[in-house]
Amino acid sequence: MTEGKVIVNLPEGYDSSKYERPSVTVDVVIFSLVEDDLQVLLVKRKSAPFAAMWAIPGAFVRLHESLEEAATRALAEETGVEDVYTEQLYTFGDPERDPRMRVITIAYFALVPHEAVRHAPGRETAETGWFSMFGLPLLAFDHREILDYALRRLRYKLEYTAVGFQLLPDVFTLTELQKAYEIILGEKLDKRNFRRKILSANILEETGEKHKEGEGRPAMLYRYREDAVAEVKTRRLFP
Amino acid sequence: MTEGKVIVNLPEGYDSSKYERPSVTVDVVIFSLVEDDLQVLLVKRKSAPFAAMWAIPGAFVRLHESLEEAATRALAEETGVEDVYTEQLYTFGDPERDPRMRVITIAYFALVPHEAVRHAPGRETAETGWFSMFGLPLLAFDHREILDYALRRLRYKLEYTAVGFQLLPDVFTLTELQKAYEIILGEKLDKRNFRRKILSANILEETGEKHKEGEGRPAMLYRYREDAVAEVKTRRLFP
DNA sequence: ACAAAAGTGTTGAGAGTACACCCATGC
DNA sequence: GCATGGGTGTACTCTCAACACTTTTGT
Repeated sequence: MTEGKVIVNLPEGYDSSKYERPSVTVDVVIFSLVEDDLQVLLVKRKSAPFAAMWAIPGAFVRLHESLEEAATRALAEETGVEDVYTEQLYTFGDPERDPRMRVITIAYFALVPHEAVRHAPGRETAETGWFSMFGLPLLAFDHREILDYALRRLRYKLEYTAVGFQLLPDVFTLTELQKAYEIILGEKLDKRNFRRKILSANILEETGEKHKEGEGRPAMLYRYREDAVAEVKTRRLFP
Repeated sequence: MTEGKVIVNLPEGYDSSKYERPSVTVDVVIFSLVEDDLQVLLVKRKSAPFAAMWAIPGAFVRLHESLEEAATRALAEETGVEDVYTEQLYTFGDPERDPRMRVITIAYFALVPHEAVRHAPGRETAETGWFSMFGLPLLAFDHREILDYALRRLRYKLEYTAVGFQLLPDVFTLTELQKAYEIILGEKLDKRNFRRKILSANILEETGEKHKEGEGRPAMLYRYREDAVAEVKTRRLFP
């Protein structure tokens, strides 16, 4: 962790006096459902600016990795999780967003089932924590804006496509799925309408197994149909 | 146009041996309606790689300008046009997309009324040309992919929000507007349904004037209601 | 008067919404 | 047998889609 200088090659047609290169990072908004709440993983900054404030985990983009790889790497470093739903969100590049220097960040968001995270050893020493999206702490840089944008996008996606599963374990009950939707959208949904719509979308299959824990009648367990990824993109799933 | 080297400051926590900075550009997909066709403005490359091939106009992002400013600047340099609809599209960052070096590009798209362009002096000396989106030449880099993505997004936007006006002069007839939609979506629309929907969306106002050129009955001229920007975002405008 | 484009309503189908009771299990 | 959550059907409304003729102008 030291400041440094480096000599870089500049491209043809590039006037070095005017066109210094910005730094490029990826930031990954990591969503998960934790105890009936939509939460994000944040890391505590160690140094100025915004020292000791919470921030979205990120990484500098290395010269030979793609943006997706950088995002996946940042995600794995913080959570140990791989193979989860990741999507590019937006690129934030205001010259003043980092007071030290010009940093352009390509924001991604990821949906991770919470139990997948707990088993992973947090390889990074940095302090991390899960925070409710509905009670966020003060955030470094423009990270609040990024989170707000990510939530809008997640809600939007949820209505039009079927990404809700990505936040649940690979088998789940319809009630669990509905609860996930309700938490994220912030509103109650009608049970019968929810079930009709989600089942008629044909993206689930019954496992045949039943969920046995807790009181009451055991619920059928469902699984996301692997072959049903693109199908749902057409129409709105929820009002 | 020379190669150069420059010494740059690196941020705290940045290991210079591993993390050289990529170059960052913006590319702007400039759409316009030309003679019943959806066209894009392309520039002919002068130097290798892809010399003499067509490419999407772009610019390096300067250290003290925002991404939007860079996009607006690139747009103004090629078309002389300002104050047009511009929207960030996606960020393309494959390490191999430029064979010379790592270039990350933030793609934008812009909708410009065609007559606004013609009056402007092309300030750049580079050769430019308008090409039909439905008969594109071979393109440099990954620019074909960017254009395909831009068209999908434009169609999508057109269905859900009211951006069609941005491609027309500030007063226009409903038939002209419908034709614009048809060209972009690539399908015929029903005249009565189109008019009902577009009028009930409440984003147009009559000018009181009538269009007088050509044969047949003169058509009412409409104008986009300035105060109606956000309203339309809710529901799908077309099937 | 006729050619050309503008303008205008209705009907049927399907999707969305609201709503209340019986069922299976554990204790 | 009762408490707990799982599971199911129907009627109304509204939006969407299909469809053809009259009106206004210029020549």
